[in-house]
Amino acid sequence: MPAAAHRCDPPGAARGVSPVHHKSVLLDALARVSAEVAAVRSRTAKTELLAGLFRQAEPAEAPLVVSYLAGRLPQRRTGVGWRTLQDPPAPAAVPSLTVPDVDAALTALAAVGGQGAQAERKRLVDALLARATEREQRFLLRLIGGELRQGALDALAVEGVAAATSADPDEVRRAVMLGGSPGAVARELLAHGPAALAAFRLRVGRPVLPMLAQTAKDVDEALDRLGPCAVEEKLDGVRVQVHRDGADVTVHTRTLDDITARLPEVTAAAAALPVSSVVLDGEVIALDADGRPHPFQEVAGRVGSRSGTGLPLSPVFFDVLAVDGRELLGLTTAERHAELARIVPEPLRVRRLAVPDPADPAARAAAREFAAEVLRRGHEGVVVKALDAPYTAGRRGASWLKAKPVHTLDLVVLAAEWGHGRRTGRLSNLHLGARRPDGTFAMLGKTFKGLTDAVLEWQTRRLRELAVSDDGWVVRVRPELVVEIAYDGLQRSSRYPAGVALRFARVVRYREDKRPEEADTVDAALASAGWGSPPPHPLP
DNA sequence: TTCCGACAGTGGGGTCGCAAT
DNA sequence: ATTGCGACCCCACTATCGGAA
Repeated sequence: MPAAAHRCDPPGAARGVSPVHHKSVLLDALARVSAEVAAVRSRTAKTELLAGLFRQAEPAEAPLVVSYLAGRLPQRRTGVGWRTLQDPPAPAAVPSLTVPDVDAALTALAAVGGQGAQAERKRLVDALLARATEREQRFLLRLIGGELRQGALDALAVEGVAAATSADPDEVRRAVMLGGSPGAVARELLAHGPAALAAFRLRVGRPVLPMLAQTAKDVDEALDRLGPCAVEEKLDGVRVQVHRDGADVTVHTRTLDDITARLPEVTAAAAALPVSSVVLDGEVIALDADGRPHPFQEVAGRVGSRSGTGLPLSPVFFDVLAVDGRELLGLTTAERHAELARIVPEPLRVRRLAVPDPADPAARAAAREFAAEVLRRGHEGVVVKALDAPYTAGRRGASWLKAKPVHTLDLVVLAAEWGHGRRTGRLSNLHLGARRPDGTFAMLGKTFKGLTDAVLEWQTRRLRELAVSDDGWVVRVRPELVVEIAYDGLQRSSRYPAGVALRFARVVRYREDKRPEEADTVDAALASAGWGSPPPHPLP
């Protein structure tokens, strides 16, 4: 057994004293460590603080400790959010709660349903909070509310586990990506030392964190960054990972939620493939009779519905991670695609153009034309993938680059909201309006993205000069500032007056050279995003 | 010494299920 | 029936740390 394993033994074990009662980790210890982690800026220091607590945990409790310090609850839904957490009870004077106590309370909370559920949840969560000291309450409120804000989440928790057990951080990270939860890896590491990592490999039926793409400005930039590559269509739907082992099929989302029961079309498609076992990566979308994609909103609505019926969905696959007992993660993109093409019929695969020599002008032109055709067919854009790259589960690697068209509009700031966290005291979230013919403005959405600290500072000062009201949350201003906004498209909206809202709006720059009368109109916004008048999809 | 990969934070719109009103 | 909350689908961008170059 490696020397590191001794660190996991309870005090006294090394002297031959048998630990009759091991003591559970106290919530107080977690709350203290969390506050210390939040108080230091260095990631090495945060990691060391986390590791210090993991060393004290019993293997059986490690999953809870790691989960809490990564800001996640093992019970994914508790039914308790920020609203229910308002007006907490008076704190306890003395710490008494253990980590298993908290877990038991949250499990009870998650089980509440039916008539009177909201009052019962409030009663249960207040009962838990009443047993917590002030420091523990601060921790629990942020943990349950989903906003730990200690500058460390999953990644640093995993680093901490590695440090606590003297394991190679890269191998621990790999085990977490392939083996599921950080908690399970932490438990095995604490119990058996680094040798336990070898057992965490891809297993059909257990989802792995999907590989993600970075962003490129356009196809040309992607080709320049990648070299030999393939250009694939990017479909605007819901990411799915499909596992089939014999007759058993499961379907998981990007965050590894099990949605098998909602997607019978996908399980049927997987069951029909000529394999005994397989793990596929893909997207579900919905196509109309002409083969054009339905808007994302409709796909998300169908996927979110528990019934498993409604708008028919089509799975489209772009990668294969395992087939018939062989793990393929280490193979190159080109090799994995060859396997995919062998086992998945063409209509169930994304369209793709291989570009082995992006330096060749003809090949570049073909790649650009492929991307243009994808857009003409109504899809979102392209993902460009390096041909020689392995599948790096859970990473947003530089070997996959997505490129989507970006629209811009010059809009008028109608109001701004006070920021939170590091933006406290700054006006952050902008309300954006497009001009109407009568000189009034129609709000098309909000954004807080794209702002540097300097711009944040400037806009706070400038908007306060223009303020006409401030209710402590929203500051309304005279509509005089023009700001250039980038966005990915428009979506139907029942919230905003024009019946549409901006998707993924972000600030490009302020246009102090423009007066509000020169801002873009609602009609210009509809036209620029390809929404004729009337809009292509009926409004609610 | 500078550069760059990885992370965390800061929130956006929409939709569903469920419970309360 | 309508409304509000919680959860989760899609997501962009900046600041920062610390190892790579």
